[in-house]
Amino acid sequence: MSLAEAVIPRGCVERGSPRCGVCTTLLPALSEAERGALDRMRKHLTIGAKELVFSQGDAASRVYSLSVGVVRIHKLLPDGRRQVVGFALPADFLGLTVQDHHALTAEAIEPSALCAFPRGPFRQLVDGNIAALRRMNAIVTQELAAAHERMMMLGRYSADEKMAAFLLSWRTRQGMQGLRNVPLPMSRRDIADYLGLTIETVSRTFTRLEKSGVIEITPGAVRIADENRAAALATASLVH
Amino acid sequence: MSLAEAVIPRGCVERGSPRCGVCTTLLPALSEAERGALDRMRKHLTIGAKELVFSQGDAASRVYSLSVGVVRIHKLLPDGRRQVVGFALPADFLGLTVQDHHALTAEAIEPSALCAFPRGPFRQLVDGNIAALRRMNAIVTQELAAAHERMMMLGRYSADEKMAAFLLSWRTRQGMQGLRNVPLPMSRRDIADYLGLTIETVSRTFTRLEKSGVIEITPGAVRIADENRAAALATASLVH
DNA sequence: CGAACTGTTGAAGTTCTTCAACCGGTGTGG
DNA sequence: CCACACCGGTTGAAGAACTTCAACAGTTCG
Repeated sequence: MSLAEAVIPRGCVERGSPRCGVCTTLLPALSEAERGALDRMRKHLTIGAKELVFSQGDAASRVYSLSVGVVRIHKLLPDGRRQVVGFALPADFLGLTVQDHHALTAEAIEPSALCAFPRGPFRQLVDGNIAALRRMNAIVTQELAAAHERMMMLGRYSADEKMAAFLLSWRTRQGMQGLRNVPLPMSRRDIADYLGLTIETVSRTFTRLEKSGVIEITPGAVRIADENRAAALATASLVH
Repeated sequence: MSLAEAVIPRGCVERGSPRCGVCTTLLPALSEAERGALDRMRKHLTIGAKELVFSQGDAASRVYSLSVGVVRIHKLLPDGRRQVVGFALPADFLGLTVQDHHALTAEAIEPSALCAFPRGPFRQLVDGNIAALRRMNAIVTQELAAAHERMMMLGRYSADEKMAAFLLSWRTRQGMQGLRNVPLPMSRRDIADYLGLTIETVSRTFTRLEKSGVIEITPGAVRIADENRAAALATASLVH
């Protein structure tokens, strides 16, 4: 199945992929005229694994909406240390910022498809539509709450807890709550940089969790063998 | 000087404290009628150090705007582990959430003064005013970018780097960029829980930095003795 | 004055990292 | 075609950074 065939020819705004962020989030808020405007400014993009959407320091000239694939969002330090800030999934926005330059790098970890909107007109359209603005507000506010959760994870969780919390939250984010098998398209390095660990610690923790019967490791995925113990490790999810 | 005298009698909305978040952020966007409405729904609060504004799990019935003082925002785990998510300063909003319960606890570090707005009417007012909504959007988006910076700090910085970055960013946030003396109203525990360290490590790192001539420790404050070395430690600030 | 609290310091311990080797899969060029 | 390099992942051993446990000093406060 070709990626282009699956998604690109269909207009995201008119009839398109139901998972594009603009469709699910913004379209219901827009008038016919606005949809048309959005449609005309939209460009479809397909990129392969390891290709960049935008890079830390780039002029933030476009806003993106992921329709297919998984995109890693990360920050880099001059000495090469990396912090993965998140993994974008279909329906997520990328490149939203008030700065005129990106503070983050976005790189596809799978072949992906995106809609790209020129920043100025996009902002203008959203800024002019109060319903769209409210939706964007809710999205960013929720992302901020998730970021707070991540701070707890990075600052106070042990390696075991980080890994368990990552697995469960990643599964949830993909809408696979009940399912045992959790596909992991990202590399060990990506997971390590997401959790503030090294690849070796990620690998060791995986095998330790496997030996203790919590998970089963398969190439490209992990099976949650013991839901209860996995959930118990991911402490924070139990709080509220 | 009494706190009440300094702030409370003056209407925040009408002529009030220039540092209240509602004033600096929202008022310019509002009509006379809206200012009046905001004024009528507003309640002034003064609280002492260690008093709570709201608590993790509380119904999110109000939105706050800090006018005086410093408020610690943190998350708690059932076993007592804590992650400080940030320190609110005058002009900051507190309690903004899309959830109906707070996921964070807000506790005053100093005697503080706040404006409290009932959540429903406040949301309604902001949601109905496109200029206000745009401002809120920009604020939350910027906070999200700061959260990303914090993730890097928590996940990839050493203790030295964390401390240096904290000192410099805290100074900047207070608008004291040039000044050598950085007041630290928060406890060592607060700093530790902000940086994902223990109080002992915070203390040891402070004394190590002092012995190496980077800072001078005074009760309730730290003097930046060597700007260059302090900045060099706070690596990430140099990136972009 | 003593209790409680905050902050500092020392010594020992743990967790995670670093360095290094190795394994299997993939791709490439002689 | 096969040798070889390369890449992602795993594992072991040694080391470092940070934590834990413990003691103590200085303040504040009843």
